[in-house]
Amino acid sequence: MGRGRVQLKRIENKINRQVTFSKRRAGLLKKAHEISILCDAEVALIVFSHKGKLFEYSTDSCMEKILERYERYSYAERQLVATEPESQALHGRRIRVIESQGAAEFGAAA
Amino acid sequence: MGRGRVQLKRIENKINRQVTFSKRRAGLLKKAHEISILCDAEVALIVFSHKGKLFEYSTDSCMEKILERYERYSYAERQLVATEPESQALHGRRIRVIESQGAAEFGAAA
DNA sequence: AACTATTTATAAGA
DNA sequence: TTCTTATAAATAGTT
Repeated sequence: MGRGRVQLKRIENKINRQVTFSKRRAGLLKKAHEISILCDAEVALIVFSHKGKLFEYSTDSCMEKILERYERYSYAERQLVATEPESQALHGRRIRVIESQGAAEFGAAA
Repeated sequence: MGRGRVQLKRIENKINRQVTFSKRRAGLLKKAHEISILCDAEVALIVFSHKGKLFEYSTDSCMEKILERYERYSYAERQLVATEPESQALHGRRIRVIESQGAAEFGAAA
């Protein structure tokens, strides 16, 4: 955005990369917060700069809780895959049964 | 963006909330990917919809590795805080020493 | 799911 | 690096 199209490739100029990182990081954190509030979603965002500095955002429920929820979800997913290797196509749907707080979301991919 | 300013509050209409979630989720994942490529950053993004469905993005280094790195970083952070409670102000800087792959980032908050 | 009118984000430049 | 400005992108409301 701005003066010129963005080409999706690493910015080689170190200064430009740093500046773009600062700007886009701020934008990304803002958008993560917005979708969290607007849509009542739980969001965890972790960003390590090229130099190794950490930036993070997480819904008020706190980072650790979200990561634990993620691990539980992933664990359940692996269990189902291991148990029923033929169920790849139904994967997303099957998993949801474990986590879903309601039954209305099926098929609501969009 | 779009026809009308955004008010940062939960969208009460269920349909609108779902539609906005789909649009913004796509945008958020895209931007996470872009900053990762453009700025050579490591990114992990986890989003649970209101209904409990999981969406995620992670730099090719893979989600688990990034989460492990995050935990290590956080653990180190807690250790320093516990050991030197008076060092709050220097916190960010101290921590960076543990993770930093170079010495050039100090003071480069932007 | 497509289509615009607008708002936002942001690439360059100062 | 903070501010400004031109322009690209994202997206809210609509069809």
